Amino acid sequence: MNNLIWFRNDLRVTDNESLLKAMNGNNVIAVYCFDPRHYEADNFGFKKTEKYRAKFLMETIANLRANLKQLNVTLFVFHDKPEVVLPKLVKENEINNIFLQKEWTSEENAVFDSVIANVPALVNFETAYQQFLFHPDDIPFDSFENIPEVFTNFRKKCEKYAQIKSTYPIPESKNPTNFIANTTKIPTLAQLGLSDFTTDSRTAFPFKGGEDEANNRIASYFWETGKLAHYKKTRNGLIGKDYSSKLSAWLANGSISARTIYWQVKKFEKEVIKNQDTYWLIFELIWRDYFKYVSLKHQNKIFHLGGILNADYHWDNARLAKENWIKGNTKEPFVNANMKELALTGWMSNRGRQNVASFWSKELEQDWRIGAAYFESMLIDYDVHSNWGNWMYNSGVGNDPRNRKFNIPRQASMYDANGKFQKLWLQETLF
DNA sequence: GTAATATTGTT
DNA sequence: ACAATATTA
Repeated sequence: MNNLIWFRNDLRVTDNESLLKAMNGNNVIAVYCFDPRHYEADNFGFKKTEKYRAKFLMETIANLRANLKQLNVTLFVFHDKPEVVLPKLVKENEINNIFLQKEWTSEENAVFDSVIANVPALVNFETAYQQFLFHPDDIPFDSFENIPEVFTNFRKKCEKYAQIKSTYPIPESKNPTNFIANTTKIPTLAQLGLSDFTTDSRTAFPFKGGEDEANNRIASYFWETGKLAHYKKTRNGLIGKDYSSKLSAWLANGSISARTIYWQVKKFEKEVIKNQDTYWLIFELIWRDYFKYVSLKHQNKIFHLGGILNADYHWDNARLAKENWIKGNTKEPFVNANMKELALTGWMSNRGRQNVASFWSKELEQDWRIGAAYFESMLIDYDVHSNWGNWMYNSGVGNDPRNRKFNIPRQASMYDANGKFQKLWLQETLF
């Protein structure tokens, strides 16, 4: 049996069920496609992927390729559609089985369906949920239909009844003869239609993509500096790389698994200290799972104007409001500083995200999907479920039972009392 | 009807 | 600690 592993958002060799299973084949190859559709404009005119995440992804694939080579597995890399690439690979390498992570959002489903339609019917596909902390088989709900609409109800039931699986090991290496020399290349930013850039020295996310870098971040944030032990107290910070874990970016493309992080926290709690702060990182991983289950339950509604509530609010779509919000030219300096940070780095703190989202949808009353689409374009750590779920939540069409509106000046005085953050991004450029 | 008081959910 | 709802008086 010859196996192929098709990488999408599971770009790692550790705790990767699909890879581990594929490695049982006689011959094993791997493929990643930079899908041109991911770099085109969306319905709102934003490029679906901007330069910051694209670069992070390129670094991720380079690292994945190196780590797979250690296992004597070739990673073919293409700048083309999977439904074009995979049928050729299947034919040339006489592939019997294709292993991949299970996705469920409409665009991912459409691509998967095209691939199925374009390979011989005898080819077998095996998918696996590998992006969860609480595996769908282990949650205490009979069906996705019964996922609670209130986060706390979801969290408490999962914490009480759901076991968290152990991680899958790195597979054993194949024989060196399994490795096939190939000349496929990771595309450049220019080839993806994006401009090159130098990293802004003020960035809160000065990290590179890839599984090794994710592990380095854990080594640093958990073990070397012990900052995990202060996470709950510092996580609403705004400046610098260490106010929060920053693991979201590697989690989003699957360079590291939620379970790997969970078991590292457990180890830290055993060997160093267990406190509210260490728990809070797990708490945040549960939020991440929650939005995946919300999207499994509600499917395409997470992209609709009325959200999962079918709410009927008045929404504007003002070109000038959009331009001013994006450029950081609104009446709220705290919003402006955060929006400039996003435009210049591809990163914004969690505190900032909640504020600029609330301002956009609740204060300006603009179509919340425009805000969500802009975040999708810009964020290094974009994850479809967290992004659209959080935007629904902050826009009053999602899972917030209170439909809160942020008092922005108050938030600014609480979280940026001395104005350091606002100054960092708003002061006139010195020359 | 209003106003005080309790409950809810929280990144 | 808070703000939006729900309940009680």
